[in-house]
This record gives sequence, structure tokens and C-alpha cells, in this order.
Amino acid sequence: MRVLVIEDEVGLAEGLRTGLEAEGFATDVARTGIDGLWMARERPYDAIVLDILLPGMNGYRVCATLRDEGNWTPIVMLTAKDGEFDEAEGLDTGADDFVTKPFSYVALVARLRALIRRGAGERPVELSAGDLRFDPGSRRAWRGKTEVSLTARETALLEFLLRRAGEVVSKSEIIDHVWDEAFDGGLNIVEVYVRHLRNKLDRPFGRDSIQTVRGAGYRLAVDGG
Amino acid sequence: MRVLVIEDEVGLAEGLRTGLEAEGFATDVARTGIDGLWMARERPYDAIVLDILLPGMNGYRVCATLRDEGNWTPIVMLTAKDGEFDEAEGLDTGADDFVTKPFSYVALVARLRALIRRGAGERPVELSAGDLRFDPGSRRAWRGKTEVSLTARETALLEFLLRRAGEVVSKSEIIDHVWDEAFDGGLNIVEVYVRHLRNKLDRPFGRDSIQTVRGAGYRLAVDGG
DNA sequence: GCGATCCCTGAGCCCTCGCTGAACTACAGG
DNA sequence: CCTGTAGTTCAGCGAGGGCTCAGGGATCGC
Repeated sequence: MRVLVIEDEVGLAEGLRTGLEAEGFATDVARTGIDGLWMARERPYDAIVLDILLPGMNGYRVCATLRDEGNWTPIVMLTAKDGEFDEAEGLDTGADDFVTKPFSYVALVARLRALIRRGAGERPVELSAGDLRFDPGSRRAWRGKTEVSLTARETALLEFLLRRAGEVVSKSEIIDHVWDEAFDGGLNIVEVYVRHLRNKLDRPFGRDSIQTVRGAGYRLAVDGG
Repeated sequence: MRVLVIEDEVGLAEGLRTGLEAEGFATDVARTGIDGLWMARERPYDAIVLDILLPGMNGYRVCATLRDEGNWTPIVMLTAKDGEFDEAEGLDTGADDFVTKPFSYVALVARLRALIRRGAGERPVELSAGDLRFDPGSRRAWRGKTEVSLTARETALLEFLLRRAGEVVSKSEIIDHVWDEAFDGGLNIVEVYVRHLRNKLDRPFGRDSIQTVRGAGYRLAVDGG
């Protein structure tokens, strides 16, 4: 397993190198975004650890550039602990996972192994409607740049609505796909969960993405409201 | 997202259920091929995980039967590690992907997601007559560029008229198709709703798309008026 | 021209549908 | 054991939509 670390801070970079090599990863280090991009293009890495704050070319741009070139090597981004925007932007540019500084090697290595196992083939796909976004892999949702925390059911409902964005889906259809067959309650449960989603994804942002089509069902606006 | 697991080995089946539900899939389990077939016919699944070795009716036959019946739900087959013929036969019978036992959940889930993403291929067609348009998927209607909001009944009536554009359809025929069989009111209701449609789709635009054919019924002009 | 038939129109009643808040259960963590 | 969270149920409410009806036009046959 060969890993590329793109990190300008020398202490951290060398720490990572020794730590990762102790874990059995062959590790290369790049000190700038440009260098890192170059190295990533030259050799097939199994994963890339990418800092965001880099001299010259920042991590987002490195990541986006690689993805544009069709390079889907798994990328773990190192984000600052206060950076709430980091992850949203990281996902936009095609990062696969995130580790918040300061971090433990254990966490980083675990993520790396998971990503490598998943492989470069399964690129991250994102479901979106306007600025409403959902990552099926990590099962997280964003309205614009702010992440919104959803429960399991809410997540499942949102995912279903997003996959059928623009279409009217009936409540019974929703129950068929979001609840399992053991469920024998009424259709009202759908109304309740639609309400939950609206309260979390629409109301705080002054949006109106989930429209009710009286007598037919609900429709998620393709432009996200 | 709703998945059907057809697997006779109880341990594996329950493991799959919990694993998949943790990933956000609503999961149903069938223990025999017959049961699985039955369940697949009953409800719309987003994907099916199908073991090959099943009591009674094996996975190939389940798969082939579903395909024969026009059911194209994505199917992932679980194949034994030594079975070289498995995949060929699976492909013949209409399987979409294969996972070799023993497998990791990560791999299975990745395949499932990929299939579901691919599977949602068909897009709604649009009904139109001149510049009068209707999208059955989103159940929205337009006259030219401006969207017109319709109630459920109005929508159903418009859809019916559009599907029979150019033909004369009688009021009783309309009642048969747009109202449910329990309806026992008079034919006047059709007149009322035709009026509603005219008020929304014709009058504001100076059009005359719904023509009344005295003594016979109504006809929607194929050119939209 | 005249009645008969068919269709249009507007007003109004009633009830379904969807929304909402609250209560209840189950379960996990501290 | 207590607390908090998620999932579900339920009953009340309010608005909007579905439907009815009666009277006024329009059109046809004679």
C-alpha cells in the first residue's frame, strides 16, 4: 500500500511518514500542492492524505484537479478543527473522507484502510437538488454549506425523495421504499417525517423544497426550493 | 431504498439484514426461492440480493422467472467462490452483478448502491398538444412557458384528455377513467371540471383547446387550440 | 319561431386531506 | 435508574377541493 502525504508543515509531515510507515504503508511526502499534484499524476497511489492549507495551490484545488483528470484515488483531507465549511467544500471537490486536526494516527490509519479497501473504483456520488446535497456513502446531508444532522428515517426519506427529485411520489410509495414490510401503520407517518425534514432542511433556510401535491403525494423541487 | 434478501442460511440472512439496515436500506428477507419470488412480485424493491443455492427453487430460476415476467429490478447474485460457471449462468438469466462468498459488507453495499443508481434510468415522458404540456412524473402542466397549477381532479382529467387528444370522448367514458368506480353522481360533474380546465388553460391565453361536441362529448385539439 | 334538449355557470355545502402538537413506547448511554 | 433521543400513534383543526344543484344560455329538430 502506497500513500502520498501532501503537507507543508515539516514536523507533521515527517510524523505522518514515520507513523504510516510503522503501519506498513510505503509513504511519499510532498511539501506543496503543485508537487503533490505532480507526484499523484506520476505514480498510482492507493490513497492520498491531503492538507487543505498549502502554499501555492490549496488542497481543494489539488483534489478538484485530480478528479477532473479522472484520477479517483481515495483522498483523506486534513481539516482544521474549527472549519465547518471544510467538509462541504471538500465533498464538492471530490474528497472521500476527512480527519480533523488534531487527530490520532489510529483514526487516520483506520480511515485510510477503509478507503483503500473500498478502492478507487467506487467514486463518491452525491445526490443533490440545488444546494440541497446528500452523500449516500457517509449518509450526511447539507443545505448549502451547513451540514444538517438527520436521524436514520429522515435520512432514508430524504434519499428516496432525492432519487426521485422532480417526480411526485405518493405516500404509499414512500412507505414501500422507506419503511420495511413489517410496518403496518397508517400513511400519516409520512406526513410526520416530511414535517421533520421541512423543519430541518427548509424552514431554517427559508426554503420550500418539499412540496405537497394534494391528493397525489410529495415532490422534491429539482432546484432544491 | 428497499432491498429484498433471498437467502436460506439464517445466520447470513440476519447478518445481511442488520448490516443493510445499518446502511439505511429497508430490508426484507425471504428464506426460499418461492417466497422470494412471491415477495418480489408483490412489492417494488429497489434491488434484490439473491443467493444461488436455495431450497426448492434455485436463484437462477428465481431470477429468470422475474425477468420473464418483465420485472427488471436490479439483482445482485451471491456466488460461491469456486463457481466459475455461476456468473455465466447468472448473466444468462438476467442478473446484474455478482458478489463472491465470502464477501465484505462494504463490497456488497457498494455494488448495491451502484446498481440502484444505474437502475433509476427511466425518465418520464411528456404529454403535449401544441404548447399545452403535461409531465406525468411531476404532475405539472404548462401552457407555453407558464406553469398552471391544477387540482388533483383537474390534473387527472387533463391527462386523460391529452392521452386521447384529437378523439371525441364521452362524458361517461371520462367518468369511467377519471373518477373511481364508486362514483355515482351525474354527468354534470364532467362539465364542471371541463370548465375549470378551460378557465385555467384556455381563457387566460385566448385559446380554445377543449371543444365540446354536442351530444357526443369533448375533444382536445391536437394542436392545443 | 318554438319547445326540447343539451350544456354552461355560479354559488354553496360538506368532507377529505394534510398539518400539527402532544403523548407514548422503546431503547441507548451515562 | 434516570435522561435523552428516535420512532410511532393519535386526535383536533383548518383550508381547500370535490361535488351538487338550480337557473340561465345555446343549439337542434320541427
